[in-house]
Amino acid sequence: MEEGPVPLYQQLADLLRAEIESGRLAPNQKVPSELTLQQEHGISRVTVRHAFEILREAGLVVTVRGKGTYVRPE
Amino acid sequence: MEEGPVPLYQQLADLLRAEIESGRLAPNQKVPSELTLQQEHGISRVTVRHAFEILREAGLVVTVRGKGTYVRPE
DNA sequence: GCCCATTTGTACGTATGTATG
DNA sequence: GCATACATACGTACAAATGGG
Repeated sequence: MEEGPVPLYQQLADLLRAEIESGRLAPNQKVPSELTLQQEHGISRVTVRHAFEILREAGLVVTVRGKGTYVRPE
Repeated sequence: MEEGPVPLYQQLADLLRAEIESGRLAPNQKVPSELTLQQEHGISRVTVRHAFEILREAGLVVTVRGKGTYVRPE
């Protein structure tokens, strides 16, 4: 079996999930913005949004238009 | 090699630079607002801001929040 | 001090185009 | 052909600063 490289958006999603599950990002706390993550990681906004999409589908975060993305309340 | 179409934000940046270098937009003079340029050119605000960003990086204009964008003083 | 319009700043939603492997 | 990734470009909404009345 071949693993293959982990996509950037998956790496970021994994990283953020770890932050949430460890509690470094608490419930209702604001996740860094797409722009911030884009700049900090040197990746495109689309890639950041893809990571957010994964986290939303996993029920880990909630995104509010014009406001930001937040760790889902318990 | 293929050139490809010139992006809208680049076209607007080029146009404004020409205005500045020709003196039709004098130093310290206010550049039309983002909303004005958006409406006059039928483009989105994001595109106007992208053009301004290029001009700022080129040192041609200075932007002040709540005020506007001005041709840089000599 | 307080509203209000204007303007820039930030942020998210969506779509399409381009390039690479 | 498909997945990945970045670029371009449209839109919306809200925050923050400015200045006039």
